[in-house]
Amino acid sequence: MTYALDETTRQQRLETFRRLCRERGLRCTVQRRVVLEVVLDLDTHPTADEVFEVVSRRLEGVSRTTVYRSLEGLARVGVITKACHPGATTRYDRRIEIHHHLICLRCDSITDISEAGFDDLAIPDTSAVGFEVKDYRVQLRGICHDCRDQEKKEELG
Amino acid sequence: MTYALDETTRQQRLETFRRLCRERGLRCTVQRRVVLEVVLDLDTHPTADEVFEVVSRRLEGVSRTTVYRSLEGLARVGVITKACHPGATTRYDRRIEIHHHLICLRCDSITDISEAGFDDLAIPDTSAVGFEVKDYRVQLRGICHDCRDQEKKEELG
DNA sequence: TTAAGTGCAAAAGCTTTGCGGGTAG
DNA sequence: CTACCCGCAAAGCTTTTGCACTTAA
Repeated sequence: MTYALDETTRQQRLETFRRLCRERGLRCTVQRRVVLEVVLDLDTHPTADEVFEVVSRRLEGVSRTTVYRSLEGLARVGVITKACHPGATTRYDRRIEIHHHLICLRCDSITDISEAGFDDLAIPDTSAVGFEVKDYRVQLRGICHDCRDQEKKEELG
Repeated sequence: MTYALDETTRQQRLETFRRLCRERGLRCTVQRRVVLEVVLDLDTHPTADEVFEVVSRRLEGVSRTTVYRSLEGLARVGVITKACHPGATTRYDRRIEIHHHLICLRCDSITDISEAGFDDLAIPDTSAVGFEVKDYRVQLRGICHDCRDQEKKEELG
């Protein structure tokens, strides 16, 4: 199931993207815009390839390379983020505001959770090691519903 | 710099591994034991290939495949964990107790931090979605020292 | 003895790079 | 105009798989 971002937030994010392009001398190409739109339309923490699939449907002939490059660039300027995950495939996240994740250590799936208790943690001072904190996430790690079912079947088998 | 795990902890972990093997009918092979020892000796959140390099030096002729399979298995039984990261390469972590990470969104580096304030968060009930929480991590995300230097140079260039 | 594990080779999957042609600003 | 960006093809990494041989228990 994919939930739409509310239209205002979506428009604001696209506007932010245009502004950042202007400020940094980047070009607001159709490809980049559609890649951003697609990420905003997915709440699944998609891989680059999953984004490519959807972008292809909306933009005939777009290349996989461009999607990879666009995602990297969009994350770099901060209109989307990379999600932290335990696996071997980069995943992107349309949410840039604070929120948290359920992380399955078996299938690497990521599910958003809201938990007010996690939203106002005091960030320690990391200037001593020269690290500049941009945001944070609490990640609850474990086994998701589907993988638990799987494990039960294997035990019986 | 690599810091040694204190010897007692190291021995306990190896013993746990032997016990888990017995309990689950797995075999305690030299390869698996050395892979575990190597991860315990590294505090760098290594990739499978980094582990392979070190294992190779200690165990002539070991195959990359076996290292990959061993790491997966060790993580499955819980004597090591997978680290959550923003990149495209699985990383392993010798620490299984609660601790937290500085995550660089540019180079994917992971640095351990201890922060007492993060250690006793109240875990929300996720049984409604069938998710079984095993542990959690707070991840402070941003830009590490080296990458900030890099960015400064690029701006000047 | 024998099921589980290993090594090898090959395939599969994900991501980056170099380059010539295209285009937003 | 022209610096930036795109698509293509190819290379480069990382990880998985199938199979025959080996070995821990």
